[in-house]
Amino acid sequence: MGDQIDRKPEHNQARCHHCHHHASGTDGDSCISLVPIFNHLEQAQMDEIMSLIRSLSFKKGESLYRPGDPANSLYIVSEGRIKIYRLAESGKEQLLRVLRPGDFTGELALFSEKVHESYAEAIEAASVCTIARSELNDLLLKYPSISLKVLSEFSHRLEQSEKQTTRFATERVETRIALFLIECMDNANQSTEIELPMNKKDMASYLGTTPESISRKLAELEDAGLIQQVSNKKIRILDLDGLLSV
Amino acid sequence: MGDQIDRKPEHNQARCHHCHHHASGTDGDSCISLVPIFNHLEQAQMDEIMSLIRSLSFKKGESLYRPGDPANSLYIVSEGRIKIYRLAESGKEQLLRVLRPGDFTGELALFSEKVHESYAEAIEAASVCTIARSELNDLLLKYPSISLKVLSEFSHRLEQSEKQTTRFATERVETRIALFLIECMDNANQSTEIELPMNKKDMASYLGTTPESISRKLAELEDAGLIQQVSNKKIRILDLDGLLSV
DNA sequence: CGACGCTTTGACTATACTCAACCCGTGTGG
DNA sequence: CCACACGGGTTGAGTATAGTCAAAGCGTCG
Repeated sequence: MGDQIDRKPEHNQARCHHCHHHASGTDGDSCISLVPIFNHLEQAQMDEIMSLIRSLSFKKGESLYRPGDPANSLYIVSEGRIKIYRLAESGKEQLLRVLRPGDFTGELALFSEKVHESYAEAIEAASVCTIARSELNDLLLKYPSISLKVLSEFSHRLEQSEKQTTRFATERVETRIALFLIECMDNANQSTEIELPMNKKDMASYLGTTPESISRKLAELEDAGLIQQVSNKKIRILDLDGLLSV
Repeated sequence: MGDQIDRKPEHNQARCHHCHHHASGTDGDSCISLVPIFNHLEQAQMDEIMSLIRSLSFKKGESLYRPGDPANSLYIVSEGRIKIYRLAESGKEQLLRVLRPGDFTGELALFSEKVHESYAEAIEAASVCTIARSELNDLLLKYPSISLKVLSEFSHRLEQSEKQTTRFATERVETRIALFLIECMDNANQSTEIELPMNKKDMASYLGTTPESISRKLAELEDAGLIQQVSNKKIRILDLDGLLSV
């Protein structure tokens, strides 16, 4: 239980610069153009939003926020990956999701709660755009179509979260792993060989189990001829239907 | 596994009438005035929304929607209670939440998915107001402040859902039950005696366990002097701190 | 009253967690 | 360049937690 949280003295936000749209956009433009919630807007509106955005960089292991931090901005990932996790009442760590470029977080607190309840931490070097709560609020009131996009994203997340809840509540570990592999495959455009998006420790946390169980169950699936463990993070799916009926 | 789904031949939506605001409002007005997402609006706007709303009644056991049904409206509960549940890949039933007057559902599908993935079923006689997807969309674009309300509600739901996920993934059944009792108490304005909001079978489904385990664990908590089972649905909390540290 | 469904209790079993040891790959420093 | 330390990963043995199945109790509703 001791190594579950590696509290750092402070927030250590390395670089920090405005990415105004007139700046010779290195990642300034990229951080917004690919964001689903904005990409339907006109150029003029994009420019307006741009001017409200501030870009931050995080090194591997640095935190965007932690439980108890006041939640006053939306974070949009433009590069790298961010993991969102929380601690259960018991102190155990639970990985909730991994953000990739285009995904956002911080919204929970933005609209309802006052402080964050979860951790957001870069699992590799990442750059992130932020908008302050008040600016975002104005933006949503001024351009209602953005709200619809955010609502759409939220409802998708809710769907996912409820599906995950259901799996934890009703499926065995082996099944959860199988379903996880299948989802990885869907994301990796149907190639038969998948690359695990996280290490096994995190995978265990995400799937509500232990690294030991992951190890054992993967070995069982391999023995059953359903998969083949190519390397530490690479797995080849041999029998999709078999996996589905685990 | 057989009795988990009791498929009914059709949707059996009993009464069905428009609740136009000029109609001699029996439950017509009540169905909207107490809805959090609308209650900040002016009377004129309320009237406008009223005219878009259609009210339905459901008898105990009737379904508002089922998985596979096209999702084309938002449902707002004005009377009674509705349970939302889904089936896991394995076929096991999982109770997700219970709606009370003022709560709404159907939104997932409204904004992103095309069809429902869960069941919505009245657990007691209920009346429900609905707005069609297209009308709601127009409404949100016209009155952006409604979107903010819905976003706030969504983010709260997401928070809840992620908390629940974490509990399933990391806490023991006994702990989940204890936390559930505590939440019931919070809702029942701190009285030491709580009324369970559902029967034990549903409670088991909601907490991701079995009726047998609920029975046993409650007995253990009673033996430990933390609670007292007054009657089937009434429980007296004897030692709150004890419960918290289970 | 009887039937049905929910609840409880008991005995048994399976699933997966814990703890401990060991292995392996990587990155660091001598 | 090698040795070593470190973290993650794997394997094994033992155990706890909670699920299953079966039977019986209890309440309610027709």
